[in-house]
Amino acid sequence: MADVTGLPTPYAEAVLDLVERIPPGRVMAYGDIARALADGGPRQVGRVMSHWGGGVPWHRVVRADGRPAQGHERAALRRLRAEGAPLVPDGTRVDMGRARWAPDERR
DNA sequence: CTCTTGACGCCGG
DNA sequence: TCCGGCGCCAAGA
Repeated sequence: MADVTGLPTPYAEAVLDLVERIPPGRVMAYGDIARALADGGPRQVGRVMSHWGGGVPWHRVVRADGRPAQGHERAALRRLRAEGAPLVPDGTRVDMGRARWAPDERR
């Protein structure tokens, strides 16, 4: 059971729905998601993920510089590597140039 | 109502 | 790389 703090707002539903569409090995930054939805901002997306992100591929949502969500770097990098996401040589962050995904690519 | 927080982003030093 | 500052904006105290 995913613990729910209050009920997901329509905005949260939109964010989670989009995150579920991110293909394996690809990622989106918090700000990318806000722009794709044309609503809210990176901080709002981050809040949604912190409250209800447990049921979606949260590891595919990273910071603009390619570093995984604060507090989940380890688990995220392990999952990303496992699904073949392009990482920079040192393996500490995602290669945004190659991994960044956009809804209009539709995969 | 104000003040603080935060799974952020960008620029500068 | 680390650190600080500012912008952003909703939620909680």
